[in-house]
Amino acid sequence: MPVHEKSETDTVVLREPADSHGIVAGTAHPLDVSDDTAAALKLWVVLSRAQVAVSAHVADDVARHGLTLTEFAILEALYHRGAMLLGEVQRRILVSSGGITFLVDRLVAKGLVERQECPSDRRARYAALTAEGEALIARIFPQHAAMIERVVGALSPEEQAAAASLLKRLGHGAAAAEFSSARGE
Amino acid sequence: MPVHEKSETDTVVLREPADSHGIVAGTAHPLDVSDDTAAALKLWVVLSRAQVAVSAHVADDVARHGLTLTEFAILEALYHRGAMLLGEVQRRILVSSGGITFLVDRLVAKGLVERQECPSDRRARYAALTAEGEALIARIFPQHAAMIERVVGALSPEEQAAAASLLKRLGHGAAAAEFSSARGE
DNA sequence: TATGATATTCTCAGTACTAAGATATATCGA
DNA sequence: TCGATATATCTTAGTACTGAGAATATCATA
Repeated sequence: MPVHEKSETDTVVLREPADSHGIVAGTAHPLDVSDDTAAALKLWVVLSRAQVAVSAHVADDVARHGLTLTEFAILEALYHRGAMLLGEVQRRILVSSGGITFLVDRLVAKGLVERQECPSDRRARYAALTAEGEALIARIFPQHAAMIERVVGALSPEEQAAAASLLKRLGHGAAAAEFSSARGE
Repeated sequence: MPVHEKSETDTVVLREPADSHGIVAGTAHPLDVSDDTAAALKLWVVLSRAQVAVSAHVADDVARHGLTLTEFAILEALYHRGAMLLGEVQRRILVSSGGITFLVDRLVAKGLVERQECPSDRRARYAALTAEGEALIARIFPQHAAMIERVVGALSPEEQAAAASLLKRLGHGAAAAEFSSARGE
């Protein structure tokens, strides 16, 4: 692929197909931004749509076992890594501190997880799978993985690896970026 | 990059760095799946993390103007495409039918959007920007686009385009895939 | 014109969180 | 030792939705 010659002043007008309903109020304000800005906006849109489309399948799959996406994420993390402090689980699955308390409470009520004291820090608690929780995740994980493989199958494994590599850098970059609200923009 | 020679029976064991807390319950069940399955799982994880990281910035940005992410998405769609039927907006921003009613109600209450009758179908309503809504979105869109460009800046514009292309196919494939719960798996 | 199937929006109850603050514990410097 | 600050979890109130179903209108076909 030839290297794309950039120009700071290039602009592009993105248009979408006309309203098939026949009653078009008109494309009021066509997107009139630089190529680079258009690429960034496009990436944000397709990133969100892809995530929603895939997560709909994952949520549907785990719901068949009476679990939400985040509950399953906790069980999977504990299964593959062993017992973890609540704060570690929280950072790993990206929920608020109140959220992790609520979620672990729910998993405890279901008999899948238990809290354990931390000997070196009395503020902290471990979350650990119960025998029942471990049996459940061991039973459903293989078909769960197969489902994800099927759902992302529009890309070849090599393309999946390439996409993952780009997304990893994208995610790390975004996580490290300063928030607009902290920059007085 | 050389082409990766695949083998159906290859397996990989993914390990993460040991618990820095010093109290490791042990990596209970290392991920022991085929290369292809590992690639799919990895893609799902980094896709979710990247989406969360970017959307945190976008939500933070629009919150400074008193808007949620979905409210902003509606305003932006109406600004760039003109008035749309509620169902069109719903499909575009991917919320439930109850959600779009609720969201448009809220935007109407804020004075940014108004409902208009559809002359050819008396069941349907248009959502259209008010003058105030149009002024707001025209004012904040440029800096919003600049923020997104900054947040996804870990990838070059060419990489952004490559990622967008892969994600578009991924999203379409996932949206077209049959749900597990409909397949009796 | 009936009739059934479909489409569009809306209502309402419920769910899965988030945000801010409270409590208890730990750490560190003076 | 004491105070200040930081950390880990939990509590509570609120928010942004989803999902199921109702009400209404349209369309296709006999």
